[in-house]
Amino acid sequence: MDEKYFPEKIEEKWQRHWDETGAFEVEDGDARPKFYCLEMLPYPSGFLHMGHVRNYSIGDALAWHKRLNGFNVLHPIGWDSFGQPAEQAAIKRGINPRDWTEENIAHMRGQLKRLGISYDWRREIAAHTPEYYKWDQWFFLKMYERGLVYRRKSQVNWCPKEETVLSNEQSSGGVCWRCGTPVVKKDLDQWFARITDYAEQLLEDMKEIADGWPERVLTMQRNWIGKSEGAYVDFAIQNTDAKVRVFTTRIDTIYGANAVVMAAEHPLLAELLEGSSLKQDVTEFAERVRAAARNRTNASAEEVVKEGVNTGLIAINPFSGESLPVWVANYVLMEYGTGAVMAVPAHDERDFEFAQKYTLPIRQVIAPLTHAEEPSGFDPHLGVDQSTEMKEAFTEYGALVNSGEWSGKPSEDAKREMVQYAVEKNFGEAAITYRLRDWGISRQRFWGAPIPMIYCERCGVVPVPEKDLPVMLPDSAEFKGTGESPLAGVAEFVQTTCPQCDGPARRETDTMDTFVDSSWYFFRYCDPRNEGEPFDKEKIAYWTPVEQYIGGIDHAVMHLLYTRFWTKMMRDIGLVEFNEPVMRLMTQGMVTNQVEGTGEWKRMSKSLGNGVDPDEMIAAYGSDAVRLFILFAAPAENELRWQETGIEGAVRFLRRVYGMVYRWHGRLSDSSPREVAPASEELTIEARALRRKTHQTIARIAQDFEELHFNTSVAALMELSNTLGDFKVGPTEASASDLYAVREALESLVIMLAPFAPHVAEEMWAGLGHAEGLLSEVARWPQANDELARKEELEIPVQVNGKLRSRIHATPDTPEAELRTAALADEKTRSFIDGHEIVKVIIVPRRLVNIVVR
RNA sequence: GCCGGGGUGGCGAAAUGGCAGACGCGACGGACUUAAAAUCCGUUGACCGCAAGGUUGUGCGGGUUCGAGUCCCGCCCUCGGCACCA
Repeated sequence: MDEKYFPEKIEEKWQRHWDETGAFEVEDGDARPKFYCLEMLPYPSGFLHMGHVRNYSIGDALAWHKRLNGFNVLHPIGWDSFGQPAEQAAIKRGINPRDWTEENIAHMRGQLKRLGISYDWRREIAAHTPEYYKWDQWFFLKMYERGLVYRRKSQVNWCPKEETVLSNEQSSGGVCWRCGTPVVKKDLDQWFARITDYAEQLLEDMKEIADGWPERVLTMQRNWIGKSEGAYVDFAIQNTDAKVRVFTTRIDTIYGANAVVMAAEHPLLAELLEGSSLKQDVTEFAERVRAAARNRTNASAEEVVKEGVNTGLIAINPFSGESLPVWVANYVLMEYGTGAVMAVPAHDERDFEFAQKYTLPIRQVIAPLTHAEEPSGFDPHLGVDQSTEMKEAFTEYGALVNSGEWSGKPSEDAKREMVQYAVEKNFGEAAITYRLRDWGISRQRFWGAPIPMIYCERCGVVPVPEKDLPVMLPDSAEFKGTGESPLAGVAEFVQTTCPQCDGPARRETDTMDTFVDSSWYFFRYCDPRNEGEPFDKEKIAYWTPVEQYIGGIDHAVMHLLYTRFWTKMMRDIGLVEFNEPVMRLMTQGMVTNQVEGTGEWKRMSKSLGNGVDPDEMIAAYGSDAVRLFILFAAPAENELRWQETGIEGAVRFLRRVYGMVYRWHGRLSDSSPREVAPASEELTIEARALRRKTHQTIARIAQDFEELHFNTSVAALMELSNTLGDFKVGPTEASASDLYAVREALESLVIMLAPFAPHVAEEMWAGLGHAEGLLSEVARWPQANDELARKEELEIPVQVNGKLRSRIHATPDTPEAELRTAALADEKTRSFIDGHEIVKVIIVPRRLVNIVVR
């Protein structure tokens, strides 16, 4: 061991050693309990950024901790290596996307190795390799067999900048998830995955992961799925056989309906208007709405002004028999529910606004319940005063009024009974709708997994036979950025023969959304070189589900929803036996840095010029210090403000600990057997205090790791090191029992430091004379001894009326009566209680005494 | 508007209803040095006081409790998500 701490030398040495010995390679079927620690795989953009470093530092801390606690830990890494940037490089600079991607991977792999993250590198995978994307295609075929993927022409979200389709999730908020460009609509033939078939399960199974996932992620997914329970109700159209079906969650308000309002794209519309004098007006309006919708960016939050036109048609309210006008309006969406609604202005804000604009009648049919009018005491015939104009819609539940025989009923009861009535009378039924749409997975890109389908003039759409997989991406294509897949221009790729009739046929030229690759990659890590199937069932049965997943919040809906869906699909085709792939999820916070000039803390980015290069930091301070700082500076979920003085603090700490180990290693490094623990009486007060601190620290950190509170773990290690630094006896004069206490403290410190600063920990472990093996091979996490951790002497605060007034000395065993006597006799306390009547004395054993006086 | 997080020193942050501010950064003072850096020692919520000590303090207003940063009610501010979803 060198006298001084040289991070470069130490880190290079241990990285090489771990690499050569395969220190972090794991096998399944081990007798130890398993632990799958997973970090979101990176896109190989070319350079690691601090967000990656934070992600992997968190994961590695956990992986080390679990390994040292006797778990068989799977900790893999790979590359999400299909995607836009490679293709952009191809378009702009004429570089082959594969070369670009593979160079980036090579560079980033080097960066990860310099960070010293404890991955099992044999399991590294990359999505762009045929060995991987073959299985994307295989899954596609399996899903096709089961009708879980289908093709249809649809209006899709189109990013004009990247010239490609986006799924609903990827165009959330009306902008492209990657580049922020406002999204437009476009009609295209697309492949869709039936995620909507799983809407209910995706909601229901949240129960299984509720304890392990952040509430906000579950909430976001819940909102995204957007379940709402209500009813379909059919409104007959006068003088026709047609019925317009509406969806409502408030059937209890149906007596307040003043119109039926349809979406401009509603298919029934043209049919109903046949021969009508208003047909042209309505058609023109509908066309205008459609055009507006196409051009709308809705990137801005501003609301679209409600507009509508009366169709002249009359609909019959099936409950009241009332005649209602049928309108077409831009605020009714074809994509949701049935594309038609009943307008109840008194009890719906949007209908209220619409009714005001076109001065349509507003009739109140729900009366608010005041305390005096609980449902039981409500007078159904009282009604509400319809003559006073409503200022806004009343959207809450209440009691029905002006609703015929239903008047007087509370909303909840009315809803249930009215649906039942609609069913009996055959004009409606209970219904559940979801906001979730099917997942559009076609992309007009080259750099993705080709969709394994063939279009034959005679046979139609034909899947590629499984034996012909993978459908290989050609080596190159022309990259023009026209919006059509570059594959369409590669004749050898497109032209093929039909697997059914051998006739001429052409291949699908779209590739799959890269979120397909990332939906199942962590299953592949369990069996990464399997050539006959995506993975061996037994292998994944051993390793999955993932115990802990760590990544950014930005994938709260997209990736994390898709992968939950994918798992359920795999379960249904018999590959896995559970519902949820990830038991615990941690969403790390952003890494921010001050922007020069404005001083604002913003996410590090090239364009803002506030990026920090991990390599430079490692070169300057060492990977151990960078990682330690990242985990210490803030709780993992919080924003992390990058401050170089903070890393300097981390280096100082490591140097101090290193110095301490060096100071003692002469006395401790002999490899003779460790002494037997001395009896407490043999130890000096100081040595007992050191052991106490050691065991308190072990206990605290054990708890912190359970909760993933890395920052407080590091703080606890610093406290232990401060206590060690204050230890009065030096190495030369230390007695055998002193040495025992020091060794115990130092070894505990070194082992518990390994998750944060593994290289220097390994070095110090060797310095403490462990001939039997490396820290990473033989060390075991220390166990806390409660007896040793227990304080010998306590300072008990004494409060008078809840205010701290004095302290008394006691031991943990001091009986309550004695604490009481001591507190009341205490001189300082007396000055506050003398002359007052003592009402009560509250004693919390080992914690405090509170004297209540009057 | 709806949903979900948060508001604690100069800063990042700690605190099973029981001594608020652990740990670190920064700042200030001191030692060492010709000097600086590094290192080490000390101080560091605010206010009053020479001091001992006292007062006050966790966004605001109430409440529960012997005792509230923590629990309850009502606000304010802030960050994030969704947003014509019937």
